[in-house]
Amino acid sequence: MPELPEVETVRRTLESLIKGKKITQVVISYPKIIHMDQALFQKKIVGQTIQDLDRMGKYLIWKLDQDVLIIHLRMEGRFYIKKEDVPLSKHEHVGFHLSSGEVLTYHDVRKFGTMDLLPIDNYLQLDPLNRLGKEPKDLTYDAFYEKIKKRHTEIKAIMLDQSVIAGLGNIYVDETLFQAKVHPERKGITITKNEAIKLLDAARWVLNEAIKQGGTTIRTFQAMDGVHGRFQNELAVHTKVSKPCPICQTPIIKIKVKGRGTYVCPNCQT
DNA sequence: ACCACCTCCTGATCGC
DNA sequence: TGCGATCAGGAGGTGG
Repeated sequence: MPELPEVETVRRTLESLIKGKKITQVVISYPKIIHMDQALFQKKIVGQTIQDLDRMGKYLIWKLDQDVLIIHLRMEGRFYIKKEDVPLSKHEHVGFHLSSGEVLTYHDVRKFGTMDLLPIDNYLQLDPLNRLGKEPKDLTYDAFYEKIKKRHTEIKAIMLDQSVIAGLGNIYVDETLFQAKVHPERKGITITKNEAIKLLDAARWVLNEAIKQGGTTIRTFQAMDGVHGRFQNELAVHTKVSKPCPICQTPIIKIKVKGRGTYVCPNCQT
């Protein structure tokens, strides 16, 4: 599932493919992806040029002339670039025709992805970005600790909460907790200041390493056709059930935390 | 404010 | 082998 490093990889890939091109037509086969009346969306976006590609947390942001297109890939969203106009396939739900003659298609088997077209003047004050917290690199230790120290829910659930800290999903939160040697079921209220510092440092390190590796290609995720990340080779715990912990060799176990599949070293993480 | 639970969606996997 | 049931999961919505 695309988390911050995967979305960053998509952003960089799209930057070289679509930046500076004008949207000449939009074809939509599954309108629920777009949080706006389909006809209005087409009317507003056609004619605008993709000036820049940005990202906040797991959100991909296309900066256009008057508006921004805010895209969340959720679990399986991905893009394909086509050299010519061909019909959308079963799992392609939106096709952006570009001034270059190419078509960028949005592909999403589970149809969970979202697109919001908002004014470039005030999109940060509007749903969905108005709720988004800071990324680990921008969050201070004090602010992070203040957000977790009184909470009675599991630290894993807190760190998946995008209003607390933006960018972590199920893979990187498991890796972060492992690096910080914190058990995912610890309640926020039990986390010490020192552990909060370790958690934030671990989140920064894990995300940076993953970005360097082009993200994690896992299950169904890939950035674009032919673009594969390599961070799956660096994972210490996620998907490693029964494999030896890289630190202590204890077999990694899989548990459920708040309904999420969770991988943990039962010896290192306390 | 906080928290548990439900929903969306479909391919893969499970159980009989 | 077949087929219905269950699972996976990010984040918004609901209700306590």
